[in-house]
Amino acid sequence: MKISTKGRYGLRVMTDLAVNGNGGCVSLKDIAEREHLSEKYLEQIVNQLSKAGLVKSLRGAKGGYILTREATEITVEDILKATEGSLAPVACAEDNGKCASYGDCVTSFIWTEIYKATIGVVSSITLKDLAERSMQIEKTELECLK
Amino acid sequence: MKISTKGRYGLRVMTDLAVNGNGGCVSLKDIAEREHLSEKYLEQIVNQLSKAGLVKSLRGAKGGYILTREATEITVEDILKATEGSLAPVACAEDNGKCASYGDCVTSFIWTEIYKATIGVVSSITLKDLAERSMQIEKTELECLK
DNA sequence: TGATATACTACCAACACAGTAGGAATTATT
DNA sequence: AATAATTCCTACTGTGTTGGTAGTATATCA
Repeated sequence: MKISTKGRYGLRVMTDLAVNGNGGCVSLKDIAEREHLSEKYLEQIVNQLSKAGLVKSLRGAKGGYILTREATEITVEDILKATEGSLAPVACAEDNGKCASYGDCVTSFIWTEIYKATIGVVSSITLKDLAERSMQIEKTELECLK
Repeated sequence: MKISTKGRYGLRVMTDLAVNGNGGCVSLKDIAEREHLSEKYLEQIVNQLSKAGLVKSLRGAKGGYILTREATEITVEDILKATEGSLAPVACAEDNGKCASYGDCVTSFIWTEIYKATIGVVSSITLKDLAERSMQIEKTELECLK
């Protein structure tokens, strides 16, 4: 029941894009530096986000990545699904009923309930929430320096 | 975010013990046959359940395993924790605040919320619920044979 | 043309998962 | 006392996933 680095880094990349995008695009190099992550590894992760349609890429000099939608229109669910794959604890939980023995399975309802509870959480949090939280934290840290 | 076979088989073993225990003990051989699982593999799993204090073992001929508590007093949370380890999506979610940068972390609250939601589900389901469900399903199947 | 980016493919070490295997220790039964 | 049944313990193994690294090709801006 663990979230891997792909999911965690994916959220950080997206938050970084939301905070530092400002309508333009941001290069992986910048993100990797700010977030202290490997640029090459991020490449794989952003690739998944791109395939999922959450970011768009611009190649070449001055290129980079840009969000395809408003931060309010992207949820944590979207990001985690793109990077982690399904959030269901077992495969059958997602498409309940499709498994032939779903009804005969003693534990199937447990997995469905866990899945529903998880989705309830991640679908209610948007990238905008994360971006605001990020800026708030940055601000707090700056004030600490006074 | 997946539950492994250890967690799933652990639930089946415990349910089997609750249904077929009848106050006495049940051998792994019987459980393995009924559940169509490898006896040797179950050995490892029952060992974890035993270390967690959920079952007691009786060695030698006519030996086996027996629940240490009433099925109403054992939750799915107990069983999954014993077999899967922590159910937190990331380590910091369980002991929130213990991580030095928990407050500065943009995503920490997500993991805590997922964890709380998951625990909410598994702590509310008891082994008794699973046992009853199991017997109900068996009954339905038998009636189908008429 | 050169510098800067992404895109794509391949590779790798370490670890987890899902078992398998063999024998030692313990107990009930005969 | 012998035997069969059963748990206990240690070790091993193939497969897949995780968390990257590396190199090259391709596209774009200045």
